[in-house]
Amino acid sequence: MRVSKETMERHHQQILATASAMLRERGVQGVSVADIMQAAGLTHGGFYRHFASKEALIAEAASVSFAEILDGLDKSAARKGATAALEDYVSGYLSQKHVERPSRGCPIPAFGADVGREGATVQTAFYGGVGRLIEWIGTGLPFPEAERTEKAIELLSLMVGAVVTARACGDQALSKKILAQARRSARCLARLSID
Amino acid sequence: MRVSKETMERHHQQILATASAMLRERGVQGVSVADIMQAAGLTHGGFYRHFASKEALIAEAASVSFAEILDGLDKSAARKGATAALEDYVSGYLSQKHVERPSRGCPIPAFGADVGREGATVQTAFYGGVGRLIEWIGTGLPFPEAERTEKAIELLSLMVGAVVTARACGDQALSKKILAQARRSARCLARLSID
DNA sequence: ATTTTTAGATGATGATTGCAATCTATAAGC
DNA sequence: GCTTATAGATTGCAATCATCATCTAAAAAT
Repeated sequence: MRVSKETMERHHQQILATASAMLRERGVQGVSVADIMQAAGLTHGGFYRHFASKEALIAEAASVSFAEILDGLDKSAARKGATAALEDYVSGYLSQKHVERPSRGCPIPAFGADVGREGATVQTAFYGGVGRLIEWIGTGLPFPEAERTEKAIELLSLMVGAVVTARACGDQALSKKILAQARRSARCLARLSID
Repeated sequence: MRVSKETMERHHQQILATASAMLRERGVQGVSVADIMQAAGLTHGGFYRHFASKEALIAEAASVSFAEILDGLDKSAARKGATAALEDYVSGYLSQKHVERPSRGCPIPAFGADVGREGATVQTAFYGGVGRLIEWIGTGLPFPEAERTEKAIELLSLMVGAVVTARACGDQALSKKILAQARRSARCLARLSID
């Protein structure tokens, strides 16, 4: 049955939000179109009125994930300043909670490896988000303009790698050790004051 | 038809080697049992004479991947010394070739995120390999004993994150920029002389 | 008010999945 | 040399996958 334009737009956003969370939780090949639609409160049949293909959804959902995160970061920076916002971000990124619950976390450790195997549509959407994230991190770093992007790349790589490795090691002591060390390294790297 | 013990063992190793490469190339959910068996030159029916389940294969294949890599690293260290071997390792890890061809590369950026979603069997096999890799890296670092493991974790995290992020950004300029910056950072971190 | 358009539900498509039963040829044990 | 055990081939299973055709009820256009 047909629904109003506003309802359809609401459904569209609902599908994207659901896909965005499920992607981070299960990875690209761990979610099916039917799964996402059911979790969004719809049946699978209507999917192709919203997206041309599963790949098109992945691309849009990746964009949405990054947009949400960057939106939150900008708000945080406006509230407490770029440096303090970065401190919070790094501290949350390298927390046990982030390792355990990827669904609202960073898309890069969650399904970055999957994106490397996807088509150009998905990769383009993804690196757009990565680029903006690096830029945002750079603005919070206490370095001269010219060095900020480079240091931001270093910090992000460190955080992504630590979370991927910690997740892979599951519930073991090594997992927590990796996280703790990454926190120390990040603090030193960015001259932050985290825990 | 029955085959000799030696042939069966050869087939077993062949399945593991094939799975090990395909896992890194396509991820855990990107390979099927039938795919692996066909690539190993066998039919899918015989698979369960070798492994109890797909998960059992993934766990064993992960162990094999790490074992092969660590074997190569030990040989390299014996030939040219721990520091020079580490230089080569880091240089190869952060190379364009490693980003483009995961099949013989490090399992952590290739399917570490997938392992985080697998059962305890797979995670146990995986963190065993991660632990030994960290230890090996530590022996090549020019730091006092007490600091080596910590620095090794930092270096590995940096490398894993850089490769995951570079792969996700596909063929874009950002991908190469991330890799180049990670090389600089790694060199500084480990006081190595890479390119 | 009537007609036209269409979002979403229902159900089917053929392909693929992990896993298992059966069959068969041959190696291993005697 | 005969028997027995078994690795691998063949085939089948039920479940799942992305995608699509059809139907229907309601929104939008007239």
